[in-house]
Amino acid sequence: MSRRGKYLWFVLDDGTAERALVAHLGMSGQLLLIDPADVPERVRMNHVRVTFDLTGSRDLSEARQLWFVDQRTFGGLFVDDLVDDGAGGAVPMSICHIARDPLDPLFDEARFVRELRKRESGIKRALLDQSLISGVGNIYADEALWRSRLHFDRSCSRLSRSVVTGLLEAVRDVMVEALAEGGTSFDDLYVNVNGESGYFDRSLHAYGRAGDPCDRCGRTMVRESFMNRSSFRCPNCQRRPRSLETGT
DNA sequence: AGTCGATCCTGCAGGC
DNA sequence: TGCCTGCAGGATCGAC
Repeated sequence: MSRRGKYLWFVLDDGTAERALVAHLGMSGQLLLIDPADVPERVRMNHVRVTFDLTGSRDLSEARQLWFVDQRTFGGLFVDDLVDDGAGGAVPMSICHIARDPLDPLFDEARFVRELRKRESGIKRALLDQSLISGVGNIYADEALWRSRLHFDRSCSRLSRSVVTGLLEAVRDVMVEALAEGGTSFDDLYVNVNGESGYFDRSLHAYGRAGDPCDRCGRTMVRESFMNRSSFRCPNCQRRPRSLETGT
C-alpha cells in the first residue's frame, strides 16, 4: 500500500502494475479489517459501501474482509492509472498534484517555503492547500498555528522565511505527536484499520477548545468561522493582523 | 492566474 | 415530543 497525503492506494497486480485502487477517507471514511462472521456492533451496515474478500476462501468463518465504510460519503474509492512521480516511484494520475507530506524524506522544504511566501492568501488556507503541503487538515492546522503563535489570516506573502520554517517545524511536531498517540479520535468515526481509537484529542491545545483557557497564557480561547468551518485560536497569543483590524 | 466562498453528505445536538 | 437549524470538514468547482 502507498500513500500521498490523505490518499492511499493499492497497486493492482494485473501483471503490468500500471493501475491502482485509490482511496480517500474524506471526513468519515474508514478502511476496516472485518471478520464477516463477527461484525463489531459499532459498524452501521447502511454505511458499508464496498467489501473486499482478502482470502478468497468460501468458508465465511475463515474469511477476512477489508471494508470501506463511510457515513458522510466525502470519501471514495476509484481505479486510476499510475504515472511516474519523478522520484523513481509511481503515483495515481488524479492525485499527482498533491504535494508530499512534511514527514516524507522527499518533501521539498525549499519549494514549500518559496511557494507559500508567494501566496496572497491567509496562512491557514495555504496550510490546507494540498498542492503545497499534504496531510494537514483543519485540526492539525489550528494546532500548528497555535504553537507558532500565528493568526490564521496572517498573509503568507508577509511572513518571513524563518517564520514559515518555524511553522513547518510546528506542523511536523504536531504530526509526529499525533501519530505517536494513534491519531485524533472524537468518536467511533475516527479509528484505525482495527477499529481502535487514537488519543491525540487529549493533547490538543487549540482545536475544539473555545471557552477554555489558553494552555500558554490563560486567556479564553475563541472559535471563529473560517472557510465554512471552525478555527480556534488564543486572542492573546495569536493576534489578528493589524491590516485586518476594524476601526482604528 | 490567483483567490475565495459555496457545495456535497449524514447524524447528532441544542433550542423552542 | 418533534421539528428545525446548525455543525462537523476534504476537496472541488465556479465566480470574480
